[in-house]
Amino acid sequence: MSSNNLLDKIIQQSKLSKKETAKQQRIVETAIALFAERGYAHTSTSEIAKHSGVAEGTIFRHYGTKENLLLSVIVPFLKESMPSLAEEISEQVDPRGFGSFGEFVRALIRNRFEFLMANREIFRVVAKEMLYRDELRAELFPHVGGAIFGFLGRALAHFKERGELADIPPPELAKLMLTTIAGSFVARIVLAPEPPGEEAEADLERLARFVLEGCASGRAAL
Amino acid sequence: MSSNNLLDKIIQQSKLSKKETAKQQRIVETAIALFAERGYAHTSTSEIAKHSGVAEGTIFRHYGTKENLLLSVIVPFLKESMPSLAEEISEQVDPRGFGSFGEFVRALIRNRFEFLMANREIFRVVAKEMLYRDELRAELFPHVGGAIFGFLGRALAHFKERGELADIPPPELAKLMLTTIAGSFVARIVLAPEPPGEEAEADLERLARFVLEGCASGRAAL
Amino acid sequence: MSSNNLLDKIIQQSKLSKKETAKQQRIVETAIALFAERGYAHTSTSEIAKHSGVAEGTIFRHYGTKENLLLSVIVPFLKESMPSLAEEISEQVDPRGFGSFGEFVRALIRNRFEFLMANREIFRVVAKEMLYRDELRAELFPHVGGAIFGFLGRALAHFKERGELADIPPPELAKLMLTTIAGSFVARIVLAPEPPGEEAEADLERLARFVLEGCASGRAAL
Amino acid sequence: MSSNNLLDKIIQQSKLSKKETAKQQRIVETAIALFAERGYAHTSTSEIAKHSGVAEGTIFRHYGTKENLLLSVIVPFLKESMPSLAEEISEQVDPRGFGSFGEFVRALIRNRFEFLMANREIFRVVAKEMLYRDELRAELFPHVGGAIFGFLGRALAHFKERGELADIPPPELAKLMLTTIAGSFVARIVLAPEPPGEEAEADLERLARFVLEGCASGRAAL
DNA sequence: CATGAATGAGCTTTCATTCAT
DNA sequence: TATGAATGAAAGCTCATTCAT
Repeated sequence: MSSNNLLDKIIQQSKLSKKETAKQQRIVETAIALFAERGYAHTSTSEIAKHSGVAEGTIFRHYGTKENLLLSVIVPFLKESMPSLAEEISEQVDPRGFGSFGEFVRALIRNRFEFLMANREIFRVVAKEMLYRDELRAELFPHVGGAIFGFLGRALAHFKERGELADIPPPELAKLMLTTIAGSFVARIVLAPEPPGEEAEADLERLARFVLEGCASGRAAL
Repeated sequence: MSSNNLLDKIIQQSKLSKKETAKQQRIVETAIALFAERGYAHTSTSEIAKHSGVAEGTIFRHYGTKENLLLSVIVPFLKESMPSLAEEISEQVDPRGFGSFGEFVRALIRNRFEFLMANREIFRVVAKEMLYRDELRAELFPHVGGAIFGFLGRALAHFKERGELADIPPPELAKLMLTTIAGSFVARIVLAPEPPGEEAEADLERLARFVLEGCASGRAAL
Repeated sequence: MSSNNLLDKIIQQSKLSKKETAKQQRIVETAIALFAERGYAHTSTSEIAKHSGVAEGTIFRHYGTKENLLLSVIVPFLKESMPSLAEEISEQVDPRGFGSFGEFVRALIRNRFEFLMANREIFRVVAKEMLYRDELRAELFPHVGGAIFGFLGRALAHFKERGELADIPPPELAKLMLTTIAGSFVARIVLAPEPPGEEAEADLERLARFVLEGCASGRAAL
Repeated sequence: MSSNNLLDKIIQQSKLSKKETAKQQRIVETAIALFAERGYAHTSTSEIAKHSGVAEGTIFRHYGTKENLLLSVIVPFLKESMPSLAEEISEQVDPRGFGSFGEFVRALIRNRFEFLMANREIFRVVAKEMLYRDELRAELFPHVGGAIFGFLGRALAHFKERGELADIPPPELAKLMLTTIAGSFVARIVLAPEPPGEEAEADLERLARFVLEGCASGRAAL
């Protein structure tokens, strides 16, 4: 049904390797750390082997290819990052309808920020490789982006009916929201990796306010 | 005063190579095209040599290192992208004070978009490598970011005095503006490289409106 | 008496592994098929393991080395291919003296062709490896070749007494016969592996006639 | 016109590398010697590099692939071994029509034997790899074999008209001749590589006689 | 100045073999 | 006895860089 080669590989991949050896875990953890630090291209498999106290052959016994190891890092992250979103948000806000648009945006931002901070090393890897490797982007973007877009689109439609949003086509609004929020997260987590500071709270609130105003109805275009 | 190794190298670099021969131009142009297409790491110097009709040795005679060739691509772009900004914007808007905040933001967005579209291949290279190579980011960010930040900070202070802005510390507001605008540009030019479509106009206007609303005073935080 | 390392190993090998378990049989059968198809060097032990439904360790438990597994394929073939020859031929022809030389040659050719066709996969393996691996050839050739040569020499001496053969030293004649017959078989079974066609009969008859004429007395050297 | 991938590659290959460096010559010579001695699969590129006093990278700069190096060894040999045949034979025998069949066969055998002895190392490589590597055989066989077959077929037709040959279809006769002659050469040069002995003369004469009788008319099939 | 042959360190990957379970 | 995860040496190959011409 899907002609997506890479995604198929990824899914099979994550199905097959259900039982993770202790060594496999160490390999993946090390790979995440090194990929995040130096990037995929500048990390050699021999370094990964050395740092995880494993023979180089072991890596290839389990992952076959260096590329495949990268996917084994990225895929679970993406799998977890997408479908859980809608449910979690719904639970955290009003299950019957997200409450107000403000509540929704704040919950969305906070939820994703926490998720990305909890997985910030993988996020760094994904962000860098997504930008760098055209095939990865070309094949994963539609799926990941599509899911997020779909979720956000439905939510915006809901709030627009209530008259809380500016008169902008919801897809365009979704795009603006996403680039703003994602831009903020990338700037904070990938570009300027700082220890999880305390100002995060205030920053997130400012970001939320900025997004809300940008989406809000009730003011003519200036 | 500055212990910045890379920047010194860059500056020397651009001083030394004042007289660009025809061959050097071809080398740099080819490098830009190939780096943009496949990324720095996946482009070999022999490919650059072949595509520009030059012997491989010639590249190293002029640039010494592959890394240095990358800098010779990036540096003029950055040099041109920064200082010109303030002047151009000032000229395009009201030289005495940018006119209204709306005018300013619209001019800023349009001016930078045109600049980046005109140099979109280099922009792709810079964006990718900026994210990928930590040293590059660590060393260039303060300078480039600082300049932009300074300019934007002064402008925001100006408009805040006039009461056109929300009650947010200007640096924070600058950050939000920049991530939003940059996020949009990266999404459009780097992530989803399309032929310069006609909808650009409308998109830019929506982006401007979104930013303006986000910055605007006159509404309580929701 | 014999300083032949390899042959000793082979003999021990075939003595020790008298009792072949079902798994061992599957291993050897798979090895034959894969060696014949891709050659020894291009067949990995893990492939053999996978195709025979056995763990890789099991192969090494039984055969110790990949090389040894090859011998376990080759040796029984050679053991069966040699001593049986004289008896079978004798039985199939006139037990008292092979009948006429023509009968003898035809029986010889037919008997060996059937034997090789029945074991054609192993024959492919042996032919390829015999040519490819110098030690194998150097050590096995004298023994195998010697046996065949001895048998054929005796037969030729017998027919020469009867005056049926040209005036050529029997060893030289044996060599010519063997290279011609073996050349034909290798061409047909190894070089151009076709499904056992019906023209085999006619081909064999032509081969026999060619050999017979070449050996025949009664005509001056042209 | 020809869908033969490998042969195309080969031909381009030998055209491109017209100018052979001194180092290239040493590489090819070493490769021939080592391939002949141990076989292609058991010879590593690092060994070739070491033995020819060259860096390993140099091999790949010139030949790209180990496989390609093999072709660079085989191709000139095949190119020289085929087309020259007809002319040389014609010259060595009676230019108006090969003289008698006996003259023709003796000239053919002697000419090819000398050619193969002069190139005996390459012949060993070709023989081994031809047997071992199915793709090589599948792609080269039709072309090489076809040329030889064509030449021999025409010659046989010529002599058959004169009534010098047995009543066997010329293609079948050609096959028998070729397997017999080739079998002899392989046995002598590849299987039992001896220093060029003096008995060669007598052996060749016996081989010629054997072939002649096998082809001769004038005797009923026995 | 320009060339391009040569270099060699380093890369990813393969695979026969070992050994704790 | 059978397993299969782990090993590590060695393979083929890439590529930035050097240097004699």
